[in-house]
Amino acid sequence: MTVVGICEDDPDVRRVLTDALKMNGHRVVIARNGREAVENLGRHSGVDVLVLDIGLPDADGRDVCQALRSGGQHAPALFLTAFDAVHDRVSGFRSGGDDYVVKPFAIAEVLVRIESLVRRSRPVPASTSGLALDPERLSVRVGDREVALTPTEFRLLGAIAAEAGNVVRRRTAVAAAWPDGAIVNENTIDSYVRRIRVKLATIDAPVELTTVRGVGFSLR
Amino acid sequence: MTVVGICEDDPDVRRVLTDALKMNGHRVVIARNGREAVENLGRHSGVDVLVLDIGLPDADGRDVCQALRSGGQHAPALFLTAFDAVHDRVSGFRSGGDDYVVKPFAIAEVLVRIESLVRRSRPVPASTSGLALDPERLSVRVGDREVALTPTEFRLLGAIAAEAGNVVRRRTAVAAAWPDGAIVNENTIDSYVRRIRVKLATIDAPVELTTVRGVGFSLR
DNA sequence: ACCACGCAGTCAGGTCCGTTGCAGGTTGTC
DNA sequence: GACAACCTGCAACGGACCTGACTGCGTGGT
Repeated sequence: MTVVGICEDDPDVRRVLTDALKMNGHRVVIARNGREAVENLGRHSGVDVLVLDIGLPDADGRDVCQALRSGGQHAPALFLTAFDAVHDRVSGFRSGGDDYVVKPFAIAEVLVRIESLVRRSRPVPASTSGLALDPERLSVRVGDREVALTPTEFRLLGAIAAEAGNVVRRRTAVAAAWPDGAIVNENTIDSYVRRIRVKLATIDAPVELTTVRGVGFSLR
Repeated sequence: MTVVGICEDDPDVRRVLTDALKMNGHRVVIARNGREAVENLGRHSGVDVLVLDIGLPDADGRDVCQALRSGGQHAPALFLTAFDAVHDRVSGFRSGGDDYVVKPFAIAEVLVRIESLVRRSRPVPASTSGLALDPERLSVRVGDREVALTPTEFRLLGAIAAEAGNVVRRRTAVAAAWPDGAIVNENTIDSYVRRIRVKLATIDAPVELTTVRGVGFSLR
C-alpha cells in the first residue's frame, strides 16, 4: 500500500484526490498549505510519494518540495499546475524523477502518474540481495550498518540490486542511472561501480558487486 | 537479439522508438493501427515483446492485446498511454507481466522496461540435455551447482547443447560461436571445447561433450 | 560576493583476463 | 608404422576494466 502526501489548498481538489486514492487502496496524508506540508510530509512521515500544488496561497509547490528535500524527504513529487499558469520552466523540474500534471486533470491520469512515480522509486526488498536500499535517506543498510550514497550512486546500485543474481548490462545500467538519455563516458560507470564497491565494503555488505567481463555487472 | 513488435499510429513516436531500438541491437516489426497489428504481430511473427499504443485511431491497445492473446500471441506487452487520455482502470492491465509507460516518455526508460519484460518472460529452459544454460548470468547450472562461462564459451556450448544428441559440425559450431564470419584457427575451437569440458566437470555435469572424429562434437 | 564543500563526470596509466594460436603429445584410422 | 585428427598446456596480445586524481558545477553558509 502506498502512502500519498498531498499538499493542496482547494478543498474540492483535495476531496477528489483523497477519494480516488483511497478507493484504489492507498493511504493519504493531507496538508492544506506549505506550512502544514513541512510539518506533516517531512522525512519521517512515511510518505511514499508527494502530490504538490504549485499555486498554494502561502508558497510555491516547488519551494515546498525544495524545503522538504532539504529536510531529507526524497519521495518523488507530482506537481499540479494550473491550466493558465506560465509553462516556462515547468519541464525543468521533471528532472530528478519528478513529474507534473496540468489542471484540470483527469483523476485517472493522476493515479497513473502516482503509481508510475512510486514504481520507479520503490526500495529494493531486502530479501533478494540482503541489502536494504532506502530511497528516502539515499542510503544502503545491512544490519545496523549504513552508508549514504549520492543520487547517482543510488540509482545505479538500485538498478543492479533490482536484478540481484542476474547480470545487468552496462547499457541497461546506464539507462537506469542516467534516465534522460544522457551520454556519459564509458568509464564513468566504472568509476561509480568502484565508489559503490568501496561504500559497500565499509559496511561489510554480505554481497559482491562482480563484473562480468564484456557484459556488465552483477550483485551476488 | 530481441524482436520488438510496435503498434503506434504517430509516425514521430514510431520513428523515435524504431531508431532507439535498432541502435540497441534489436529488430523491429511495425504496425500502424489495430488491423495491421493483428496481421503483423500475431503468434507466428517471431515477436518477443509488444509495444502497444493505447490510443490508436481504430482501436484500444488493450483490445489489440486481447485480440493477439486470443490468437495465441503471448509475448509480454508494454503499453503506451497518452498524456491527456482518460485512464479508467489503467492499473488493471498491469497484471500478466505486462507494463506501461506514460507519454511523454524518456526513451531510455522504455528501453529498460522492454528489456526487463523480455528477460522476465524468458525462463531458463529445462533443456533436454539436463543442463540449464542461463544467458542472463552467462552460466551453466546442473542441480544447485553452477559455473560461469565466458561469452565465447557460452555461445559455443549453447550451439552444441541446442542440438543435444546430434552431432554439430565444426563449421556450424564456429559459425554459431563466432557470428561475424570471423576466421579462427581450427585449433581454437578445440581449446574452447577443452575448457568447456573442464568447467562441466567441476559441476559434475551428467553429460559428455564427445568428439565425433572427422565431423564435429556432440553432447550426450 | 566570496568561499568551502560535495557531487558529477573525465582522464591517464596500470592491471587483469578473455581470446587466440603455437608446439608438442596422444589417439584413432588405414 | 604412418598419417591425420584431436588434445593439452602455455604464452602473447589486446581490449576491457580498475584506480586515483583532477576539473567543473551548483549549493549553502558566512
